Amino acid sequence: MSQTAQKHDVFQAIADPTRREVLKLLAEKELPISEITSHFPMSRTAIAKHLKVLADAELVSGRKQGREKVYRLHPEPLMELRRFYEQFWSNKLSILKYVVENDEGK
Amino acid sequence: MSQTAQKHDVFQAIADPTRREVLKLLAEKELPISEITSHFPMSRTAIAKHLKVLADAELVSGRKQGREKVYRLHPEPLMELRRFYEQFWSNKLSILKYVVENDEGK
DNA sequence: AGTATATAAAACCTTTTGGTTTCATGTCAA
DNA sequence: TTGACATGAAACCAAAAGGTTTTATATACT
Repeated sequence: MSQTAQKHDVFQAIADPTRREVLKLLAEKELPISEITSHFPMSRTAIAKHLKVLADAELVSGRKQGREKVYRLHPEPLMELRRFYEQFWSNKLSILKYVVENDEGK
Repeated sequence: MSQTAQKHDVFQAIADPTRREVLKLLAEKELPISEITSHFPMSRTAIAKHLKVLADAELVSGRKQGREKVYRLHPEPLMELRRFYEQFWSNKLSILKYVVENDEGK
């Protein structure tokens, strides 16, 4: 059996809007579960499950620190998103154009 | 109610591996449902449902042509994927670098 | 007209998803 | 050591997802 037997992949992990929001939160800085929960209208248990899915996809990892569990982001697997859409928007020039557009006025 | 009341968004649409494969198929050329189905180990009905989800996300559209319904790809909504991961891998230079790397030797 | 083809629509089924509540456990602080 | 706090784990639940089969309808062919 594969060593990287993931129950959830990146595509599935980001399918849920709550999980996408969690990722954005963790992009700022690492956070304990309860603090993450405070940003959402649902229970801590629900958020913990979402974090499990994200961890399955290796998008986050948690370390226990005292009585709380602190989660941090690992954006690397998101690369797969780029590889995916570049199969469709492979036009390299359009990417350059986008970069330039979004850098002017910055 | 919103004019763009989508039941499914892009993130949800690409969460399923079958649907991702369907998109790849349609990237080559437009195809009727039965032909798409021939690439998968499931019923035509199942594929038709997947196509419905993709159409909800405005990633494909189908036009009836004679007795068959021909589907074509619309990659535009995939842009949202890029906007998403760039929140995390926002490093514009890495994109430029990638473009350059993939243009040399072409 | 009659048959074969391509799809549509509906009913049904099982598993997964996304949430809840409840109870147990470990840790910090007084 | 006694609470209060943070999490973990389990049982439970409704709705959505991803399939199937069956029945109907439209189009094409001969």
